[in-house]
Amino acid sequence: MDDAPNPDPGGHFATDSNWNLALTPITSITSSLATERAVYSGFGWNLQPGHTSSEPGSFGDLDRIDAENLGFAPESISSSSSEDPPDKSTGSGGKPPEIPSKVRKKGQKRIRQPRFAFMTKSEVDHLEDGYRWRKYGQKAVKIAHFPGLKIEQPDLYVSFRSTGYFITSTKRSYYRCTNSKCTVKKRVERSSEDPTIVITTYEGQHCHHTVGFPRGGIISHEATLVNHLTPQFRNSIILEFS
DNA sequence: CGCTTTTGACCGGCGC
DNA sequence: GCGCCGGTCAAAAGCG
Repeated sequence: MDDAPNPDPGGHFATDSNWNLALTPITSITSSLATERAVYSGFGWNLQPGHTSSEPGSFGDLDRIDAENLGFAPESISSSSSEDPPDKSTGSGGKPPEIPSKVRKKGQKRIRQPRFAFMTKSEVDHLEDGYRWRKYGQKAVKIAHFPGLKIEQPDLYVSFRSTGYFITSTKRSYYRCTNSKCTVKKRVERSSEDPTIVITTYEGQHCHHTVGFPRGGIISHEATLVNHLTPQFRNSIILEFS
């Protein structure tokens, strides 16, 4: 089908991003203060309120970082999904309008939280990070592949020959922190190019300590961070948003 | 029994 | 205006 975006031979992926992306192996994280900051703030450790979320536009673009640099199809992300008003009784969630308890705060602009992502080589999708998560959704997402990628499946190769790109799909899972006061979310999906790689994207900051690590809470330097991460995460690459 | 996961449907933004 | 798609909801099912 043609639900794929128009392929851009000019290297759309390479040039479209305004973002300074650093792919930093976590083991050498010491070389990047910015990455350090991003990671800390993402986890709610040693928080740096540098991002005030007052620029929804920029956060909207954050989403595109992992997408573009990981070879995903470009996503159009809404930076400020204004769930607006109100008067519609056809409540959100697509459920019967009879649920007053579910009064979602409409009319309030949803503000994108700072995000960062891990690329981790792992067999398990959901990596232990010391917090408890609850899955609230899952999506099958389509991914467009463009020239320069290895094509190992014959049928995909045929598709590639005729269109210049081909589509595969992957599964994306959505989790939120089980702490009722914590609004942190994370998104987990497999890399389309390398299924052994798990991409975990965090959004927001934890307002509480970890439950899995004995010494949760504020940490002061990157060595500690690495020690806090589970073995799986120590092989991670961090996508930094600056 | 309570918590978590699965799953289909819906909402709203965005591109065409 | 329409269709696509990301993100979310919530009922039902699963599990300890």
